[in-house]
Amino acid sequence: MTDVKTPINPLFLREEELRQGIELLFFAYRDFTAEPDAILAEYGYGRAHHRVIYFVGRNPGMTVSDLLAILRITKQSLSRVLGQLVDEGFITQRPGTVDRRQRLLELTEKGTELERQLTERQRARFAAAYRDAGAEAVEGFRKVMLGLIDEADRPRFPQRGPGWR
Amino acid sequence: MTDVKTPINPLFLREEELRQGIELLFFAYRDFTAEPDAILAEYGYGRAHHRVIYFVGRNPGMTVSDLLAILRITKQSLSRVLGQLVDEGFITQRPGTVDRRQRLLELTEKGTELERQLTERQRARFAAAYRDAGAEAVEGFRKVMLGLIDEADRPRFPQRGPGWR
DNA sequence: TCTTTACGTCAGTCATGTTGACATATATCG
DNA sequence: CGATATATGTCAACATGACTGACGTAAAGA
Repeated sequence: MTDVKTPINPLFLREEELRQGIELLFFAYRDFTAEPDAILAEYGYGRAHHRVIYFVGRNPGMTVSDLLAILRITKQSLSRVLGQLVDEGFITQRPGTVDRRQRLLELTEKGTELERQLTERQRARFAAAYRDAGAEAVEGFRKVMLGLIDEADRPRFPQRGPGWR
Repeated sequence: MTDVKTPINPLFLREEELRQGIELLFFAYRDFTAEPDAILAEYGYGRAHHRVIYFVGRNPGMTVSDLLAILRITKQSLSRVLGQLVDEGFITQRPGTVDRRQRLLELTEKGTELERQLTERQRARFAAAYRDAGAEAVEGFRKVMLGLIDEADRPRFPQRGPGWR
């Protein structure tokens, strides 16, 4: 009779491996958000503001609908945060040229500066982790993370074609 | 004069790579938490309850201080959530034997069942991602994720010694 | 013209975090 | 033993960011 918790048991191995994955994700996310949160607090902003600034900076000219689809929150929730950022001069809205109901979003210069300041820490964290882990590990990381994301959103991360490298 | 945004430019490549990392983490976390959140809502609970149940299940007999250190929230915040879970019979507290000020936390049978139900989806998501990515990718994933976590918490994820595999 | 879509707004609620102050029991140290 | 520190709990007030539901406007599309 073998102990269920002995590492020799393959079922326990698998369970342990999966739980480690869950915990890696929890701790990484916790630490990854802590630094920007501290900066945001100085502006009286929260994590939601960072997300909006980040994705608008990444996709200049995106619509409100696009943003809602990415964040998966209600328009009422977005409205408060986005409204503040527009009022305080971090983001501009201009009507779409082809569909004038749309409000195309863009960072102002001030917004770009805040985005840079906030995301800088996170980029640095990734740069260090990538450097320490090596190129092969990065490719593995990418594969696993993609597998964790709902299939519908995976096309956001295209394969690197022949134009790359 | 070359276009700054041409994929040939190595600085842009790096920037793109880092931003993809940031986004992978955002989307993975967003999708990873969505399923348990839906189950929790049926109980009138939130994500905070899941975190408490998860870590108590993972570390039976852990103290309140241990839990606070993991979650990085205030004791007042924890108190509400933990109090509910104790009151409603998901978690038991018993005084420590060596230090009787401590309240050692454990899941009840009911708590174990809820934990299983909640985490099952997340384990399944990891199992699928690991399976599709392959063993080598999983090792890379582990390496990168560890690099993203504050050094102080990395010892929570020990290397696999000779007793493993 | 009628309907649908994109976006906005007002109002109320809930979950989860915060700070600050204070209380109790137990452990530890001089 | 007495003083101090630690582990835990509690009350109160507040902020953030999510939610639902209802309603409104302008523009696009059938």
